[in-house]
Amino acid sequence: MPQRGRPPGFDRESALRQAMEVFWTKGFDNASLTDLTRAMGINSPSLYAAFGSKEALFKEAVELYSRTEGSGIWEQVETAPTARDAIAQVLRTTAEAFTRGDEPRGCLIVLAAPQMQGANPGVCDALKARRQHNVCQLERRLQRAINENELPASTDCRAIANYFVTLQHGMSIQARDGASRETLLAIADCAMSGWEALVGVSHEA
Amino acid sequence: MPQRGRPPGFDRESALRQAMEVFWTKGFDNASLTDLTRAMGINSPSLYAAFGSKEALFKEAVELYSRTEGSGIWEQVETAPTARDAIAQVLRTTAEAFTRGDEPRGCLIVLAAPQMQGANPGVCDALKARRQHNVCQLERRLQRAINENELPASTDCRAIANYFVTLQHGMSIQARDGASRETLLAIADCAMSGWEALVGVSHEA
DNA sequence: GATATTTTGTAGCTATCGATACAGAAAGGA
DNA sequence: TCCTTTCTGTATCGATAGCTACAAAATATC
Repeated sequence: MPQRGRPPGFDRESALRQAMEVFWTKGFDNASLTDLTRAMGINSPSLYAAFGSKEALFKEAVELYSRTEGSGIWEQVETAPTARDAIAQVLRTTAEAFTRGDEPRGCLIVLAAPQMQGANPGVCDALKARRQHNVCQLERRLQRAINENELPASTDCRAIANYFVTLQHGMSIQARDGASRETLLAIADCAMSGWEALVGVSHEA
Repeated sequence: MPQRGRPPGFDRESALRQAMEVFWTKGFDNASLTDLTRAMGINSPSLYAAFGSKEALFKEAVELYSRTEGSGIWEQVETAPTARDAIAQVLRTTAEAFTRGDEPRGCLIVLAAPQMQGANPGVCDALKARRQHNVCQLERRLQRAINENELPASTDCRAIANYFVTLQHGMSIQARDGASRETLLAIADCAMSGWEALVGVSHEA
C-alpha cells in the first residue's frame, strides 16, 4: 500500500530545485515565501506539508546545491593526481561554474547568509560548516601530498588550504559583482603562479 | 541665527556611528528600524528627521565606515614606497582590522548586502562601487610601479589587482566565520610568498 | 510673556513577513 | 457507494517591517 489519498500535484525534486535557485539568487532572508511558492508553482500549505518550514526547505536546498552544483567544483580534490592539480582544477572549475549564463553567479553557500547575525542561527551554522568543510578537505589533500612525496614535510597544509579557500570565497563576491569568466580565470592563474614559492616556504606565524 | 527651536537631544555623529555598527554586524536588511533606533538611543521620528530614510542612513554609515575603518586599510596604497609593500600592508592591516575584539569581524562593504538582488538596489550599487574602487586603486598603484621601474612593463596590473582584492574580500568571510588573526596573517603570507613569480609572468588570457 | 520654530515621544499607519485553519477535491480500500 | 486518507486552494493568523501624523516639550525671537 504505497499510495493513499490524493496524489501530490507537483514534483518534490523539481520544486526543491526551483527553491534552490531562489535562495541562491536572493539569499535566505530576502527570499520570501511569496518568491518561493511562486517559483515552485505551489501554495504555502503545500510547501509546509512537503518541507516543514522555510529553514528546513533552505537546508534541503543547500544539500541539493552541494550535491549538484558544488560537487563539480570539489569532487576533483580527491581524484586529481597531484595536490597542485587538485587546487588548480578547483579554481578553474570555480571560474567556470560562477559564470554560467543560466545560473546565479557565485556560490550559494558563501552568499546566502554571510552576516552570521540576525538571520536564522541554524541557517548560518549550516553554511559555515559547509564552508569549513572545504578547508578540511583541501588540508587533507595537501597532507596526502606530503605522504606521497609531492610536497616537503615542512608544508603548512592548513595555512595553504585556508589561503586557497579564502580566495575561492572571494571569487563569489567578484562573480556576483559581474566579473567575467576571463577575469576569474586570470585570478586563478595569479594564485597558481605562486605555487612553487608557496609550498617551498613554511608559515609558522 | 544658527539655532532656532528645540535643540536636538542627541549627537548626530555618535548616533551615526552606532548605526554603522548595527549595519556592520547585521547587514542592511537584517538591521531593523528597532535595532537601529535602540542602538542610536533615539526614536524613529528623530531618525527620519536627521537622516531621511533607512537607505540614506545606511549610505551615510558606509561613508563613515570608509572614512574611519576602511581608510586604515587602504590609505597606505599610495604612500607605501613600493607596490609590493603597499599590497603586503593592505593584507596585513586587513588581518588586524578584521580581528579587533571590539568591532564586528570582516568588512561592512563586503558583508552588508552581497546578494545584489531583493535588497535595495541603491544599497547594492553603492557597495559594489566601493568594492570596485579598491581594484582601481590597486591597479593604478601597480601601474605606477611599472612607471617607477619596480615592475616589468609586461605586468598585468588589472589581473593582479583583481587577485589581491578577491583574496581580501574572502578574508571578510573567513573573519566572520571566526578565523583568528594568526590565520588571516598566514593567508596574507601565503599570498605574498608568490609575489616574485606573480609579477614575473604575464596574464594575457 | 507671547509667538514662531524645531525636536521629542506616543501611537498608529499600510504592507508584508512566515506560518496555519479549514473545507473541498482527488485518490485507494472496504 | 461510502469511508479514510492525503493534498489543494482560499483566506487569514499574529508579528513585524519601514515609515509617519500629531501634539506636547523645548528653545529663540519679538
